[in-house]
Amino acid sequence: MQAQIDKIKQQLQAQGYKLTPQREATLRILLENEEDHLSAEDVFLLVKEIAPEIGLATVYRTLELLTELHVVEKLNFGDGVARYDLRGDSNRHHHHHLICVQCGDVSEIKDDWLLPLEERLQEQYKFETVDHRLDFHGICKSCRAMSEQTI
Amino acid sequence: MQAQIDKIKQQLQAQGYKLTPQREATLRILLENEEDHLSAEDVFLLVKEIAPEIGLATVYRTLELLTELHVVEKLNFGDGVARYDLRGDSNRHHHHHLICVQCGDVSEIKDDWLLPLEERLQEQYKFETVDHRLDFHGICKSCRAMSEQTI
DNA sequence: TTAGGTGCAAATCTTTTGCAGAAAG
DNA sequence: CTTTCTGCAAAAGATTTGCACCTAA
Repeated sequence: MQAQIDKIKQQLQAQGYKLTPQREATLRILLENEEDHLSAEDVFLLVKEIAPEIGLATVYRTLELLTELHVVEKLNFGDGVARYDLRGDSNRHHHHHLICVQCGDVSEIKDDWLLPLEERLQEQYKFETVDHRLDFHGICKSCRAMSEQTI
Repeated sequence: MQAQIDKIKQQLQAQGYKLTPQREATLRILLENEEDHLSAEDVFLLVKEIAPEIGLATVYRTLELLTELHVVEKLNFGDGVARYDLRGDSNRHHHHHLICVQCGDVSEIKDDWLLPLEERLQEQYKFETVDHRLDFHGICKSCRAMSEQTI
């Protein structure tokens, strides 16, 4: 994990930003919870455990900065809060989301299925894709299993 | 357009809701601006022109109701406001969005490319998709043309 | 040393809600 | 009539900002 932090530190410094203890603590929390989709408030509460003096505004500012640097991705699943996802190392493309409408779980799939579609977009619409986002809403495996039991 | 309003009126009444003048005015605005992705505020300002006494809260309540009825779809492009899109007649599946990162334009494509992917999801992940959402971010045709001129 | 960062509180912005009066079916 | 709606104003949340004081490099 230290390697990843050092790398981000370099990215920060390359743009004239500093790696403060608050920013480092926030990064640690994000790295430790890579699989979750934390809101700013979530991050704040977790960071508070390791750096109690931090303020919510600082968390917002840090997350905004990390979004600019493409270290995290800001997502919105429509529930009124922004969520933040660590972006994988060098992948220009995101994972996609499977959002369960029953239990609310958000899981990820990493396949990159959309390249052929992007090529088609380029040809048919002259649209030059730099990024995409794909979410599926439905019933996840375990909710499906549960509802089959009750039949 | 009247046909569409009548149809929605029936949907409303089937659930015990009333078609008030405010709701009808809101529907007209949505139908007249089918191609745009209006925020609640946008809708409010437009409805005010034809029904000046309407309140913003009523617009929010109407949009919420129409979302429940699947007449509109509530979308979030990450700019802090929800936007509302009229849903096509009977299509379970949405159009997808091409969002230009340069001019901010949002246009739509109607192809339904994702059915094969949904089948794969069902097989590989046992995830039963009921809906999906796909947005591409990139440079649109006209911004592309413009930047080529300056070279 | 100094540009950038922080915490706090206040401000802003979107959306929701309580309520008393209005109106559709 | 009765149940649902409406407008208003207040409330609720999420996020941003101003400011005086810090601190990483």
